[in-house]
Amino acid sequence: MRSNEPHSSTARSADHLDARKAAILEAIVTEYIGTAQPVGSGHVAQASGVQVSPATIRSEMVALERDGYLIQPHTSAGRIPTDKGYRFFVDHLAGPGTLGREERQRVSNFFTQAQGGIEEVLERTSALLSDLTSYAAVVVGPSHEQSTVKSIQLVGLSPRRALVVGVLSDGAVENRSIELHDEVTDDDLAAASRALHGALVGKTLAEGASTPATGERTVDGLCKLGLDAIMAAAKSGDHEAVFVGGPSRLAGSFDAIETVRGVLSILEQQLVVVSLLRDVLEGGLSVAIGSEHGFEPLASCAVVVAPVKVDGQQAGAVGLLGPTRMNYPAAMAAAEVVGRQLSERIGADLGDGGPAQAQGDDHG
Amino acid sequence: MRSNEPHSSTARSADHLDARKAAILEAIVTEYIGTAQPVGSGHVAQASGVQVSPATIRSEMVALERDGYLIQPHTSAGRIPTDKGYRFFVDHLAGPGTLGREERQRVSNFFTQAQGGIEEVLERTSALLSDLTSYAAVVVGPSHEQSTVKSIQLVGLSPRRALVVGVLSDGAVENRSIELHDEVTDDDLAAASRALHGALVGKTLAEGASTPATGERTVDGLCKLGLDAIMAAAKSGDHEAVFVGGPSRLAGSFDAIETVRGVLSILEQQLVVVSLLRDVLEGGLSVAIGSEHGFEPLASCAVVVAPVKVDGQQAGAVGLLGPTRMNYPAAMAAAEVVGRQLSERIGADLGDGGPAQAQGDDHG
DNA sequence: GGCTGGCACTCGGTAGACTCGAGTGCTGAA
DNA sequence: TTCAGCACTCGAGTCTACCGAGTGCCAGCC
Repeated sequence: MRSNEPHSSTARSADHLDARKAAILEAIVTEYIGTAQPVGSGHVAQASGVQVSPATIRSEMVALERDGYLIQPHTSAGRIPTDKGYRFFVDHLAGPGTLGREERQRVSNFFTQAQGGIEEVLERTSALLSDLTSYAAVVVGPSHEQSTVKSIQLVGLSPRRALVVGVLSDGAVENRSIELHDEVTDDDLAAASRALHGALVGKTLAEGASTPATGERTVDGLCKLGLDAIMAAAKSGDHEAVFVGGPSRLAGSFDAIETVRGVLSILEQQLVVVSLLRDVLEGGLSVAIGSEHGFEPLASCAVVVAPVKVDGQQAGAVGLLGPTRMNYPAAMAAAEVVGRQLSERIGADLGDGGPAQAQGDDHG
Repeated sequence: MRSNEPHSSTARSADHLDARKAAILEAIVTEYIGTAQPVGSGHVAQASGVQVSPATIRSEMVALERDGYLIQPHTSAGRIPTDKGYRFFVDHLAGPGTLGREERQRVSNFFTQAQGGIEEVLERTSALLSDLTSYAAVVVGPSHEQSTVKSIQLVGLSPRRALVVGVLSDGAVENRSIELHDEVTDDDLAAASRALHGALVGKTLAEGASTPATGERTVDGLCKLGLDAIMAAAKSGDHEAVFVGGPSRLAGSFDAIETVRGVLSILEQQLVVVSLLRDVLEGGLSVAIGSEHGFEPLASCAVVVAPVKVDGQQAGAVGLLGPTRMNYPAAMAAAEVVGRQLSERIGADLGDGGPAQAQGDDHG
């Protein structure tokens, strides 16, 4: 993110601006985020701390435009930040950003009170994050690839139907119904459950297992069906739970209805969302602005992603999706806090004690 | 296919039109659904089977407007159907509506191939229905109120954490993690599982049960925790799984971005959606147009709902949400077919044989 | 050299005048 | 009862003028 080596003496270096230019850029970004209107030199003169005349600011703005931080929608309009302008703002100008007391309280309350299975918590978290920021939120749960099987069980629903229920070490519950060729007794199911349980517990779903052999034909058949079903469930692609919170916020974020439609339809494709977040995330709180994520349909969006970590391992992510003129400090603060607290929460669910415990509790 | 009884049999000659007026209304509704433009007498003369001049049609249109079936957005514009106009169209004019061969095939394929837990199937069904119709779709799963417990189990995730997993007779799996006061052994968990299992199997979650007493303190404590958790899960309101498919279609259905936003935010409130569908549904395929459902924020929407029935019992619903100028025949056909096939599918999952089996297989 | 006030200029947005055309309601005749 | 004819209405589009926010440039000042 940070530029290396300033280029000769020309004020051309890609990633350094003198204090005044920086202040002007900051003023423009801040005002534009607020008003969505091109910002003129007059406003900057008033708003920024810089004590110079609009004329001077104008000449600086020309330089900023030449260097790609600003653009002018048309002659005789004010300036708008470019993606590069936002990027500089995020990297060098935006303060850490803190949640207000009230918001922090809300997050804390949420996580102390939230109960239910992991999916439920993730879903509600996405709503919370969206509420906090007024942007659409995305929460991705842990991938089950690393998780081991804690329990597996066959439950008869009817004489010819059974449900395979697997519990994973990350607290997720996979289930899938299977059709039986013959009627089976509860005893058969119980026997098959025990056999599968023995064969799978402690292993990851990916590594799988060979069908246990009990010697009893019915039971072995059941085992095979159950194993196949649960393996299929694991492979079916959506082992990563994705929850989108507050999609309606998108309608407030963009004024072109076509944009809203496009972004919404992206959000419907969960796989795309997951890979987008994964790409953006770089270990810590990350931001992708405009076309930085290289994903054309979202060129007018910015994405803020914070990791969810359990035991030092990546275990999902929380993200925010807004217009490039989103309120980065607020969004980053919210994502960071919610991501951290969600990490703790999931960690606690798994009883690891959670690695985040040491890090203090609020404010990014 | 026919909607049951005109929704509001308001007084007046409210519900009868002579053949020519009906034909004119039909032509107007059909054209308006297609073009979203007010329809003038000239178009009607061309489109409808009626062989009269535009002038005559105009005088009929005046009558239709007086009776509340049409309105004129302004003098010297064509006519637009009112909610009442759509209602008459749906009740008396729209043919049954059939899915194209290709669509029917798609639905069949979908249901023969769909696998996975019930939630997964419901979710994908919502996407299917939305794809078929280009409207936003809503699928509501069975309420668990009637379902009995098939199995309940405690699975240890860590020394101080366990997961209560309950399987219901409708194939749903509820789970909730609980925090344990003391460390417990696997044996304790197994004992508690057996006790809970014995106490709850065959009962509905609503009627619940008293904590089983085993005499062992640790185990009894576990049972109480587990029971509380699963009861809480059952009560937590969202026992009805709601899946919204294709929300991005809404952006195509309305041109006012504010409308899109409003409708989306309604869809986010699952409870509201469930009660809306329940209200609209009257046993069979039902349609609510505009303000008929009495739900202000959706005044510009129409809702088509088809029941999902298992064993003659209501077990959810599938719905479509579009603008009042939606393509009712297509939407009704799609909802009806998908609802029926979903019924069969869920019925099969439960092994009841399914009541819908007898009804034939496609085309509403 | 850098800053600033002054100034001419640009251009989007708004408002009014005008035209065009789709569509209307009315009327008198078939 | 139907319908051709006709005058009328009014939204949408085009054109023009104007306003004002904002610009780029420049000469003068610190």
